Amino acid sequence: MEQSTFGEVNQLGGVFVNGRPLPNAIRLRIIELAQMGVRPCDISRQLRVSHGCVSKILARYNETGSILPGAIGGSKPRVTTPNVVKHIKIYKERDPGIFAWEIRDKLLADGVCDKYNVPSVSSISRILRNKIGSSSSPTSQSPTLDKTLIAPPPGPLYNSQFQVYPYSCPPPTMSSCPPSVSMQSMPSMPTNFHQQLSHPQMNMNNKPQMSSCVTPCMMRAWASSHSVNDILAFRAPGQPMTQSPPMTMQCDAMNNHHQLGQNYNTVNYYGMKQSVQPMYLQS
DNA sequence: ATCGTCACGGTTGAG
DNA sequence: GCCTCAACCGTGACG
Repeated sequence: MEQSTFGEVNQLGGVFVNGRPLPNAIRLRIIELAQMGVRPCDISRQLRVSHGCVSKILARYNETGSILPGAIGGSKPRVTTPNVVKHIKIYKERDPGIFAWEIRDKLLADGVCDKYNVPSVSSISRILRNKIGSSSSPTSQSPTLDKTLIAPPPGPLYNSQFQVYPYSCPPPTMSSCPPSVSMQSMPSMPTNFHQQLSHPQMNMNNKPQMSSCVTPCMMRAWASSHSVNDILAFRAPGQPMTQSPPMTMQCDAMNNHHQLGQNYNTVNYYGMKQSVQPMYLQS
């Protein structure tokens, strides 16, 4: 408990909290140093972060442009919302012999779902079996009619689970994003992000909608708007700044706001007193 | 000496 | 309020 609160010390003498991401300040510093041409092994020693971690963070940055850790915890957003179930039910009633993959196509065609949140064929089959099939009398279920349960796999469509939650995928169009999603609002990002991330679940009783600018992809591979350059300049244009705050202050702000409902929002990431500075500040 | 990878023990949060 | 589960984390070791 105490150990976890105050962190552990790794082989290099750096402090870390097992299971928790490094502070954004250190993550940012890793990227900075790498961009300055410092070798990963030197970054590892300088920041007292394991080289595996440095390697991982750099690799992620190269791949996604994001320095932020992925979304920890939680469940995948539900795709089988009441609205989707309702539509499946309608399709099934209209055509009792409809295949699950046909239902899937119709959900897409009718705009009930998009390619990111359309249920898989197996999910549709399960819905038909559990939620719709159970509502009718057991004897009324004719195996010959219920071809949804015996439909052959329609090829690539069966990959839908991976289409829904790819680790990396083409970035969503940001054109329709409200400015609140931009880095200019980084200090308040968690609120916005959690609203964005929970959007599908929060609208379960309404038409399921995935934000046009925050897709499931972004839940895994964070938006590229968290790039170093953006973070370095996340101050709103025109916002008066008497003196540019030190990088670490900006990052502390990000740390303190990074994830909602966590215990280190008033003290720093490790629950250390604010006087305790990250390693790299000492040298 | 360096770096990519992975098992491990841990945390987190939606359902 | 507790539990489960699947996501994530950084470390440390290996090759």
